[in-house]
Amino acid sequence: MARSANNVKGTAEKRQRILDAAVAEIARHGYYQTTVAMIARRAGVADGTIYLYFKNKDELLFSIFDRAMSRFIRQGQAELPDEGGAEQKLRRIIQLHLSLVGADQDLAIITQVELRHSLHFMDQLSRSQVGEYLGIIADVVKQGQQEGIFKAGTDPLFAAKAIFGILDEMATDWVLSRRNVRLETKAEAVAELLLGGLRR
Amino acid sequence: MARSANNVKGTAEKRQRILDAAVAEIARHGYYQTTVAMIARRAGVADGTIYLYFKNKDELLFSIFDRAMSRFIRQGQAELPDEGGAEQKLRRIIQLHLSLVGADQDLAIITQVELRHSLHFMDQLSRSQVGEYLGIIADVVKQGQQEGIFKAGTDPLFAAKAIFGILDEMATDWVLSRRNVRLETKAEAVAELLLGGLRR
DNA sequence: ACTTGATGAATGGACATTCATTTTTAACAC
DNA sequence: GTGTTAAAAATGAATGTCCATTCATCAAGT
Repeated sequence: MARSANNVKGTAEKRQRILDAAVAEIARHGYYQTTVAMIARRAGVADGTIYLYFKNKDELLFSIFDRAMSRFIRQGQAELPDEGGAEQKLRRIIQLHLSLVGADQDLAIITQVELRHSLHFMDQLSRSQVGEYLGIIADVVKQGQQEGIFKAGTDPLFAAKAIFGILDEMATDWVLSRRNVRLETKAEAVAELLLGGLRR
Repeated sequence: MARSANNVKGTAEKRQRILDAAVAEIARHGYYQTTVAMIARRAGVADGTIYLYFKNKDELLFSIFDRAMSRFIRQGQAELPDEGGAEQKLRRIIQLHLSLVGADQDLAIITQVELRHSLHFMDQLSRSQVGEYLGIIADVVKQGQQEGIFKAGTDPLFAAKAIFGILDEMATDWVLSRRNVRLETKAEAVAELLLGGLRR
């Protein structure tokens, strides 16, 4: 039995290696032009090995998203203060979103472009963790309204989607125009625009 | 020779039929799950006929976008007043964008989801006509700043991207949640939020 | 020796594209 | 208007490629 020592390290680590390889290849060639063999090659494993860790190619893509989203949320929760005013929180969310997405070009290409493949994929995504994320933003908007600093008329979920839309567009724009600027450069401007629109 | 009469009508019309069929099939099954044979079947032509009108499957997808974008811009120009204040124009753009995208579910699925396939694809798109569209919006923002009703500090192109981002997110959200509401329902709320953020 | 993990060549199916053949069209002659 | 003909359009079966997935076999660990 190859268990403790090797499974704890080797097995989990190999899974990560495969995911990393997949991110790199898919970012470069796109999902459908990336073959399982390419991913295996970059990960330094045999083609068949992929299937010991993932049911099929599609599940591999989902797993990429899962891992990314988990990290995103974990980091977000670590750095998002429970305390503080709605305005401050919103600024922090904007900052965090842009810097997390901006931290990894390859991953950003996948989340902003490759993952938006089919309705089927998108559906899956929006149902899963994106919805939760929107909920967090909506809560901040609600808080701002209770504090009396945001207009009461705005539907918080609508506002959350708008905020997400702007952030998403900035991210996509950044990915497409492979400029050298860092994505979080835009945070200040985004915050100003959004806060202006939300404030009473 | 089969020329005038038939080419003018038959040929162009058949091309449209093929495009229509492609929109319907791709909206339902996604680009990669849609076979050329499926499109041909729906269009009522033979598989090979597709290749008399389009170089290959990719070009078919591009042509869908081209046709859609041409219509979008044509209608936009027809309905966008040259006269009027920036605020009024911006409201009109928002209204128009949402109602044009909202007019055709199938087409919306393609523009909001299927077309965002690969980096290569996205690149092509953003370079071509989307850039021009952003320019139009940016000009309106600039006008508003000259009129003195919008904050002078905002970068017009940045604002245009933000506006586009919100509209795009609303459209995608609408596509994914196949609700019965009409997309342009959101126009008023979008305008309020954006104008609030832009005004001085 | 036995279990688990890994390998990679072989398989099978799917599908874009081609092209030899057929059908349609319309210009012309009578 | 009818027959003739050659070009243009359309057809769809056949081709060839590509690639995800499988599985018989091997290696390592205990």
